[in-house]
Parts: sequence; C-alpha cells; structure tokens
Amino acid sequence: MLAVPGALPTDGSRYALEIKWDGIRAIVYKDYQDPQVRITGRHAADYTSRYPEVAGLAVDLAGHRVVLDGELVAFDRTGRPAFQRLQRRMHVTDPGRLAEFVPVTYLPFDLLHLDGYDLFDVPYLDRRDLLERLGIDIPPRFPGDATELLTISREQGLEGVIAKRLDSPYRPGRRSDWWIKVKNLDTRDVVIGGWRPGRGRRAGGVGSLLMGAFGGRGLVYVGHVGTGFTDAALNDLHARLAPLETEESPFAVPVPPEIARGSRWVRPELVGEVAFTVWTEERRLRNAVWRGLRPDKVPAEVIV
DNA sequence: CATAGAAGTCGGGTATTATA
DNA sequence: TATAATACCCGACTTCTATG
Repeated sequence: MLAVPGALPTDGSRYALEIKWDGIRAIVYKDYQDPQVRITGRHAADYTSRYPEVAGLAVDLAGHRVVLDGELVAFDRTGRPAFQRLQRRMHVTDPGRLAEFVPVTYLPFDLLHLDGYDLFDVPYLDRRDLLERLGIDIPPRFPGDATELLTISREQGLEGVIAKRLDSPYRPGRRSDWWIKVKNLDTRDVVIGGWRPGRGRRAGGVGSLLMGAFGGRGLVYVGHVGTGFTDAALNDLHARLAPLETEESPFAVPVPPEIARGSRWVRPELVGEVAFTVWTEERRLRNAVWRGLRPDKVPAEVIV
C-alpha cells in the first residue's frame, strides 16, 4: 500500500501521523516455528541475505506468525535517515563487514497478518494496536491534529510525515489516498545552462535541463531536472533555448563528463523555479521537479 | 470518466563490458 | 591492466495513455 502526495488533512481527528522514513520499503515474514524471518522488497525481490540485522526480529516474534510492513533505514551520525548511506547496501547480497560500517534498522509500521488472521480489512488503528502489543521496536505514531509534527520534521531535516486514516484498510501494492504523504519540499530559482536531448516520446526535443547558480567563480552546476514538465512546457523551452545556444559550456566549473557528453549549452539567461527535497553531498538538488520559468527574475541574482 | 500502468526524467549506487 | 562507458538497481516524480 502506497501513499499519494498531498497536504496535511484538515480533519486531523480522523488521521494518525507518522514520520516518513527515507529508506527502502520491505515486508518481513515470520512463521510459527521458523527460527528465521524472510524479507522481500516492493517488487517481491528477496532481501533476506542482504539485511542480516533484521534476523533478530525472529527471536522477538518467537511462536508467532507475523507479516510486517516497514522501512529499512540507514541512520547517519546525527541520527537522521541517510538514503545515500543505504545505497551502499542496496546491491550487496552478502554484506559481510559492510553491515558493521553501514548498519541498517528495520522500522515496522504496519501489521498485515497475525497468528493465522489476515488483517487487510482490519482498520489501521486496530492493526496498529496489535502491532504495538507485539512488543517489538516500532516507530512512533502521533495524533492527526499534531500538525506541528510537520514543522518539527522539517527542522530535524526529515523527509516529511505520512497521514493515515484511522479507519483505513490495507490494500497491498495499491496507491491509495487513505494514506497521504506530506513532504518537506523546498523551492529555489535556477539558471538554465544547457539541456540534454530527450529520448523516446521526448525524441527531437528537450529531455532534461542543466541547472546552475552563480558562485564566486561563476556559474556552478547544481544538477539537472527532467520531471515536472508538460509536453507544452518542453516545446516552449525548446523554442526559447534554441536562440541561446553556444559552443562553449557556460559553467565556470566543468560539469561531470557523463553529464556534459551529449549536452547542449546555452547562454545562462533563462531563470526557472524547481522544487526539491535536499541538497546532496555533491551539492546537487535531489529529486528536483520543474515548476516553471521565472521571467521576472534576473540570472545574476540566482546565487548558490 | 476514473484509474493503473507505461514511459520519460532525476540522484546515487554497483556490476559488467568495452576500450585505451 | 586500468580506466571509461554502459547497464541495471534502488528510491523518487510527473504526464500520457490504455483499459475497464
């Protein structure tokens, strides 16, 4: 069951709030007599050998038959979920000592089966109650009207919150507005320094835009953005970028070669707005989404 | 007409293949 | 042999389209 993006519900009394954990979604299975748990990912891939840390749950759940839904998370030194750390583990089927350097925590937030009973049609609040009675470590739940949680999650550098209807059933694999994810998005202006041709449906036009902002030495590359456009916006951008085309890259610091290859350069004269989640360690905008041109803004005022 | 899936895009990662 | 390029993995998002 997946959440739809949206805003905090106004009728908070009908919802509970949980922190949105920035990790990998995973289902954990434990059978009555089985001394081990089994872990699968969203596409039914088997993760059991990848995350030995979860094996300890089998002890806590001894004698039970349980299916849990939750998130695999790697915390950084400051205690925040760090997806970039988790990425080092994602492809490693036998982590060995890597599990010591990049430990992973499983945060179970829903209970789908308990001792012979499927709980898909049991309301969220009751599933959650049963989950809490299992006595395992689970992430906290907050009242639906505790809207300050969103502010706090932003201040703490967390991804956002999820609002879940107290009476909602569980629908595996489905995206449903019983669950609403409220993300802490930031917006900022960027200068377009180039573009990459599209493929497939976007062949012959713009695929993505290379974004920059002015720093001490000149235009600095801050990532590229390839989503959030309508077809009309892509066509409009293509027409506006064509007369600005140059041979030389306008970026003062060379952009990574794998990005530069195949890119077309333009004079940095167009300013646009993007939404994003956080700055990455490489000083790029993570999960950038195009919001539109800002003809009212001057490129020189777009500062890193 | 609503919804699910496909197709495009992103960042960051690993693993494999190609090339200098 | 070492580096570069490619392909694929995970997460994300939006838009378009096929389907019921």
